[in-house]
Amino acid sequence: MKARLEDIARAAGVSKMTVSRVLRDGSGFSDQTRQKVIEIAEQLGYVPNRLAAAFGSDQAETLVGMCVPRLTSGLFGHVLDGVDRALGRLGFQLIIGASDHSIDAEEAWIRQVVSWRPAGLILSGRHHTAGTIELLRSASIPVVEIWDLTTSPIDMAVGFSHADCGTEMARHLLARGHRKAGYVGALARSDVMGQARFEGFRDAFVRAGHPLVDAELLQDTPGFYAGYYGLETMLSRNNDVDAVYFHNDEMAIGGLAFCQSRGLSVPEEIGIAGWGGMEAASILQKRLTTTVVPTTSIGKAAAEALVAKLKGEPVQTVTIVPTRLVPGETV
Amino acid sequence: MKARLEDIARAAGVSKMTVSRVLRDGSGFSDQTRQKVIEIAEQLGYVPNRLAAAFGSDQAETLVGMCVPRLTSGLFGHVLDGVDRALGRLGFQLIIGASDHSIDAEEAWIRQVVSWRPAGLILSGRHHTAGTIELLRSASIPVVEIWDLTTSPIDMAVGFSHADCGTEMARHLLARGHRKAGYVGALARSDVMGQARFEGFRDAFVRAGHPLVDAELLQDTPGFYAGYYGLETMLSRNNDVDAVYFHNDEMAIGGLAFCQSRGLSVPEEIGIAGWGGMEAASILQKRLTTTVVPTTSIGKAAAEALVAKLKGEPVQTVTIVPTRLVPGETV
DNA sequence: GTTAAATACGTTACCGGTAAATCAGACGCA
DNA sequence: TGCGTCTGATTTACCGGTAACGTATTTAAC
Repeated sequence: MKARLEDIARAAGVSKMTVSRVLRDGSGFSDQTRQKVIEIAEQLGYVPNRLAAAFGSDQAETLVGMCVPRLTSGLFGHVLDGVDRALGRLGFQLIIGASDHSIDAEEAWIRQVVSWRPAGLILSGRHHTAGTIELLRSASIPVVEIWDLTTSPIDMAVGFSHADCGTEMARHLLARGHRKAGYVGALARSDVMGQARFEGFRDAFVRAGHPLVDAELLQDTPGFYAGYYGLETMLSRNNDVDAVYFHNDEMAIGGLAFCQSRGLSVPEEIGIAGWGGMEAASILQKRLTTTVVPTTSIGKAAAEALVAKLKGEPVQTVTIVPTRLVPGETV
Repeated sequence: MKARLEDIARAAGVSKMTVSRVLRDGSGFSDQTRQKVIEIAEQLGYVPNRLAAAFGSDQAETLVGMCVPRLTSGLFGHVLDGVDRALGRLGFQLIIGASDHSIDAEEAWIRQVVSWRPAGLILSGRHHTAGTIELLRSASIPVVEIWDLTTSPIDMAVGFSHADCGTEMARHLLARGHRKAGYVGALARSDVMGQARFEGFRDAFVRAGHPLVDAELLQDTPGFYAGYYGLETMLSRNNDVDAVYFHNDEMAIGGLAFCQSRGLSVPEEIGIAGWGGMEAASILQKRLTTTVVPTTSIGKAAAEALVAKLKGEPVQTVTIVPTRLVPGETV
């Protein structure tokens, strides 16, 4: 990692500016010079120093930061994948961080990342601290907020409405004859997006004249166990429930496992609905009724919006990526 | 994002070097100066420029690169999480990339990332291109190879032996009376670590005098569907198999779903074994026999090894993180 | 054959921090 | 009083690129 432009320049008998030009775009030098420079660069094992380039010119910035609530969520893995594929192709590097559903942690992370002068940021959710918003506005960094839709984004947004997901599922349960619904969630109140689904669901039942019979908001991470025990807790308290909407598919599958272990027939005795559309949901003996979220598309769309903005192309400020309620055999 | 050290310096009536010192460590200035500088920095909304810092001094480098085979793998999500938690605490930023199980793609990614002069790299697997190895050796960047163990790492390694996982599971199946084993894998030959498990499994059966009856290596991604259809394909070809080892738990669960749909009793008619230890495996009506991999620990250990090396502390070159075969009710 | 424009370069200055060396004044002490 | 030491600062040089501009030389145009 010793070789610098100047070393190549000296060896090639040209100036370092010429080397710089050859190694980047391509104009202002002869073919002969080009070949010589490239040959020597290769020979010397030249590794460009983007730190210097980005620092010196403000142009060559190719870092993009992305903050997700949890790295362990299967859904976000797909979003990340979508972003990475779209950005990687264009030579961007992806810096990631996890907020643990805390907007304060998100702000702390953003402050760190902004000091690297990223070309853009992708954030999850539409709730941010005042400090975050002020920082991003004043720094005028392109920002895409994904996952939860907002009509007044900091800059751009790609997502869907979590509240609508809850409402839609409530209507589906109602249409299928369920009247005594419950909700089992996790991460308590810290996951505002899960909370939005819950509220959309709850309010729709209220409007239909059938307020929720019960709701169980656990502190745990929203996994299979939480779904299993969450349903157990609710049913031990309240035997009246005839359908349960879960925080996500993992939890719903945990709930299904509980029903199976207790010999509860689904959906006759109790209906089960999830959210997220994980692959496992569709391969169960009884396909899970759930809302499929186009994770990869969201990541891709977010990355593309960011890149378009960077190129100065016109960009749609808010992109709605529709979710799809997929009826299974559990409701 | 206008304020620079010099702006603060001017406003505080000191030199920018004094401001730099105040804002970092803390020595060589009076309490009075410190308070004034900090106050003005805050007031001006100063955002440090790490690009300049890292470029100018080589010391302030806080980027760490991490390359995983697939971002969509649940297991790697946990590894990433372990790394991120350990590094984030210490002020490091994590740059991620996905190799899609291709060492050439890995090399391309590394070349990009190295130009940002990262403090260290975390790579997955022990196979790398000659170019990668040469580049990393000559640049003398701290590197941790995770996931698959190697006794001669580029620099450091944290992991376990995939071949041993396969061997151990083979012994378990043999001990439980299975003699006609098959293997259903995915990603064909490109996932060398899955391949290693397969070979460890296969060879152990051969050594026991019971060569595998069949093996099905799909091209697909190793998910539920692939497991379902992989097993279907194998059984339609070969009805003789009495136990199947799968590429991972997702596929094994897919295989279980297939058995259920065909009324095959598990483990009486056919034994099913997975690998990875995903949470779902332990909540199935029949707990899946699988190998639990300490994903988060591996991430944490890798990050800690890297940081120790950066601090100049003595580091264990190879850290073995043991996996655990957890017998379920499917074998 | 003179001038204009294009080509192929070289020079200079600068990006915003940090390391290292230097310096002024206060203090302790012989 | 004079000298070394400590504290709290300043000064200078530099990291490795790139933008902007300057300068020969060649080619095209009239």
